[in-house]
Amino acid sequence: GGARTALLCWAFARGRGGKFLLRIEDTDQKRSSDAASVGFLKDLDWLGIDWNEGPEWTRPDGRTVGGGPNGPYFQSERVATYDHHLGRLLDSGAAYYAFDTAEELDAKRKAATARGEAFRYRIEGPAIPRAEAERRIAAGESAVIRFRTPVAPITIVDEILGEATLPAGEVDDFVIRKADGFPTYHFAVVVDDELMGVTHVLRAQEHFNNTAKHIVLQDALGFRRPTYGHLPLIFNPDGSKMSKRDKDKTLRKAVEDRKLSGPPAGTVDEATFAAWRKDKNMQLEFASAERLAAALDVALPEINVDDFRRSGYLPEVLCNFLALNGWSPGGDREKFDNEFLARTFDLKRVVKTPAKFDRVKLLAFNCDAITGMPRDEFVRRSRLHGEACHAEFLERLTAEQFRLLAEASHERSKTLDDLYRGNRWLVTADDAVEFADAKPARKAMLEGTPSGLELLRGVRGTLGGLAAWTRESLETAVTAFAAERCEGNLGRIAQPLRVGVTGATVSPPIFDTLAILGKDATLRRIDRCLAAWEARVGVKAG
RNA sequence: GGCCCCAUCGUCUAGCCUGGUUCAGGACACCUCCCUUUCACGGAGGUAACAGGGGUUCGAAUCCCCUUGGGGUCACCA
Repeated sequence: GGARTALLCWAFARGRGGKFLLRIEDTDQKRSSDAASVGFLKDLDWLGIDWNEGPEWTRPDGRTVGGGPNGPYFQSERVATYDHHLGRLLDSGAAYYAFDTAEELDAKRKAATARGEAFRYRIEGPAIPRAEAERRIAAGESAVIRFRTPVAPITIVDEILGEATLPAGEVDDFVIRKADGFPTYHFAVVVDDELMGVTHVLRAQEHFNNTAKHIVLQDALGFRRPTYGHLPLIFNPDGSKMSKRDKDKTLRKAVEDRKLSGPPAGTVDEATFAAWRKDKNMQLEFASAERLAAALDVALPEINVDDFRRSGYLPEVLCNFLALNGWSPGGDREKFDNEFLARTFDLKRVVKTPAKFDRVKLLAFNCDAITGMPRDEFVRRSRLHGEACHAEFLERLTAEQFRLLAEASHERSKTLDDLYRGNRWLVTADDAVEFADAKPARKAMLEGTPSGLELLRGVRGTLGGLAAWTRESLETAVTAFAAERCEGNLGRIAQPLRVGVTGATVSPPIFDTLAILGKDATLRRIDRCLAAWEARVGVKAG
């Protein structure tokens, strides 16, 4: 969702010669971290989204983006500015100090709920005089600053949704500075938008009601009002909100399905596990979640941009698909790049309804893009992906082996990750290949006359005598063997060979598979396979 | 629950503003068949939607109202 918002903001600005401004809204000390900010910049960079103004960032290619005359672009570094404008509001009486404790507010909320009403904080009569309030704070009391919201209707003009008017009294005296001295989001945003010269704001629809707060603040501060556009939300296919919690949800379900009472060994410690099971809102750390998922053998849903990157999606495809959730260029066109999006995007064509994020369609788009790219580009990009995500896999292959593997995998890859996920057999030691007694393997080895097992024994001899070991020489030799032994039916011999070298029945085309593996490994594996299957079915050697 | 918003195939959407050219188009998924050395890919067909009810109009998916349904929001989070 955040990525789509950024993409559309970028496209909107670029399409009309504007500037895309990136601001880090880190006024919540509990939830903000440098790592998170850097991760966000990295994600945008990977997606191909750059910003004209904002945090400085040096891309992997050495180019630096960001900076600008209106910094700092981290709100946590702008507190003095906010305090200045807070002072203006305090001076004019448009804002006031409030000393309510969390318990008091909670009690009032409960009481309102009991009456079937929504709780709205609203001061009655004069506020505690500023001087007195500041004395109490100096003496150690905790206080927030609230905005004295005028009791009047508020009209929001939105370029996507149209116009909406909230009745008078709907917006309460909301907090604009927290007890820790940081402004709330609402206040910081309003000040920054003015100071940074923001003319257009595109954000998710969940902010729609917040815009009313921003409008009353702008009026009180004498600020200009940007043009707003509220983007439809993105949901999971089941209609639930897409959130980072979905990973924990998946894990919780797996833990329950397996009726686990404690954490699997080497994942998380007992105490963390127990606390996590008890508190449904608690999120496991990234590494812990990964370990637990591996131990439970479940796939974590892709949620963050980085998840999609690691799953082997192409950034240009992700952008394309993200834009399609909530916008379309009209007509039947679906495939486009970011440049097209920038040229064509406009608010009038943004839909008003929330979209369910369909990973299956995303995968189909990714597959189309991969199939459509030149072979060399696929080899290059899948290698890059491997360097980032599968270093240990690449280490076990020569450059030539990788090239053969990538070329053979191109047309059957839906993601850049498929070749790594689907070819573990290649990086398994020859004597560690397992010849499982699975149904498809059984069929390949035992059915027919002669049986797959017999054919494999026969072709092993042919292969053993081969001088050249290339796809072409293998094809010539095996085809001749098939013509002689099984009426030219290549399938009868291809499958036993697959089982022989990979242990199972799925791999790239068989001659590619053998060529990539190499002669020695192929023969060693076939011998082990023969031994394993003959022992299994009681065939006497020879 | 209050307030606000929304409503076309299972999903993303085109069409709606500027009613007739649409017994509603595309894509993904699904089904059938073909291709095929596995897995994929590919090819040819097919099923499938204007939430319901009232208006307005010669005529409504398109305009209006109601109902129903969905969503957002009601924090010292953003």
